[in-house]
Amino acid sequence: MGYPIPCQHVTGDGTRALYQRIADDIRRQIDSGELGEGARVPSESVIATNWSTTRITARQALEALRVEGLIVRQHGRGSFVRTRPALRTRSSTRYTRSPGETSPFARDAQREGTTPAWTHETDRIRATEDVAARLGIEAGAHVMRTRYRYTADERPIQLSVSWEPFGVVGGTAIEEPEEGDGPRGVVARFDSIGIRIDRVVERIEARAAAEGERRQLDMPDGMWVQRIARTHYAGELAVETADITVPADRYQLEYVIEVK
Amino acid sequence: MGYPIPCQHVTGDGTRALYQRIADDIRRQIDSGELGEGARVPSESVIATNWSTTRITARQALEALRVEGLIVRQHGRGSFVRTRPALRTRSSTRYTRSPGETSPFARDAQREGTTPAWTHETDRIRATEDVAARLGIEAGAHVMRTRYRYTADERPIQLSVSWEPFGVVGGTAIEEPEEGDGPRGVVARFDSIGIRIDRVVERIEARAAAEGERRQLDMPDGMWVQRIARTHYAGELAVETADITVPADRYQLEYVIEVK
DNA sequence: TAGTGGTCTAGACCACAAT
DNA sequence: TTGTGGTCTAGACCACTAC
Repeated sequence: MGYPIPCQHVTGDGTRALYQRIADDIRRQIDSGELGEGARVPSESVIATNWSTTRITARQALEALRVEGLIVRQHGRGSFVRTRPALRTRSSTRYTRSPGETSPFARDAQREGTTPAWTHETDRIRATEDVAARLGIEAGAHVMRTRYRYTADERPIQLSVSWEPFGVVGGTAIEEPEEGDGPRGVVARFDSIGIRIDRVVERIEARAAAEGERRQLDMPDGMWVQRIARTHYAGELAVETADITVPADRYQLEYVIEVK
Repeated sequence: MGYPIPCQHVTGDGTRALYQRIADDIRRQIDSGELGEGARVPSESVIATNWSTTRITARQALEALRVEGLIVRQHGRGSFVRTRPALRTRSSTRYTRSPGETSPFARDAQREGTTPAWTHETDRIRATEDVAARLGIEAGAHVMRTRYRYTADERPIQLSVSWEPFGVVGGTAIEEPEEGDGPRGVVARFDSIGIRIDRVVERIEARAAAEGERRQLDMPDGMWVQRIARTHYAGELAVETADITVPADRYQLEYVIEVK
């Protein structure tokens, strides 16, 4: 039980490792605003000279700041204070049947003044055990799967995969989820075939971004994602379930809960 | 725009760095279950020998696995596949006035078969700008601040700080938030002084754990936390706001949303 | 005492970006 | 061409853990 305290020894003053003290110094400059967003951080060689140490130790300090998400390092260019893109807010108030005109994603983008875009592709597959359990159907049953990739100002910002039971949507006007003008929102889509969604359940987990996610979402190494497992219900019937993946440090997730 | 693809060169086969290939190999063994939870991972020296390289390169591979959260490294003992404690579920259904007997935290623990415990301390301070904005009061106004630290089976699992306007709770039976038997839940507490909370708003962000949080929550380096900024409202009146901090990879946050 | 990880030195070659 | 970060070698001493 309990993770070890890092070794606190060494060389000079006996308390904190040299690379830690270097990192502390730069971290302080970032926190204080002395080094603002996008500012160049001293290079490994400069640090090594200034602190009378080697490049390896200087590098260790910069690596520590990188995994903390404070700086980004660019091969051949240098290290820079990370610019934190404005937080996107994703609110549970998106789940409403009233507006209906545009998609929740487009509304978020509009509110922030960014230009939304997305691509998607749909196919019919057999449900895995996990998906089947979430939809309350048998594993192996047919489901329509749609994969989306969303961008805001051409910057990738969200991935999602959605599954809908073929037994529910097959043969209806929404069998192919979104043609032309993009996702209107699941509630409105199902309304159009007479299925009234009245409940959405979202389960949020965070974990380190896998390599493919980092690539698709243009995230630096060491960053985390939020993964939202969402299910839409019409009464007790699950009509859609989705995995939504967003960069954890670019999103604020808001939930409004009524207390009864 | 866009983060750089890591350098893909070097030495032997020309595609992936040696330390990456070493990490890939061990990662595969972990994913496949060949190396189960808690299993010992080869030491730096063993890896160096097996892969005909130096300890530094072996170390780099293990460090990569560490920041991914796949292994923990213990000074003097070795490296081990990380045991992922069971996910705690924190559900929005906790916000109800019906049960009232025990605290939401205790109910979570009971459901999981763990033993809950907590410490807290209350003081009266002046509201910072952030807290004042959240409570809709003036900066500098008095608020009761309560800090909690929760454990499950003696393992720290949640930190929180709660602020309540002195103008609302001052002089009432709940001025000192929780005596004796711990937090009953905010809804029940305010019910007892005739204030009917009807809405809770939670905003979730994730970020790398700060050093103090790592220490208090017993988290390894490189892990992230979820930070929930929560506000309780009675009508338009904000009566409580709190910052709740949990280890991101040990919690699943569930929200049930009604669609109207 | 032996084995582990934590830190550090003093070099090397390479890939990439900017000039 | 220059300066940057990415990778690697071949050592060293130290602190911590387990025996």
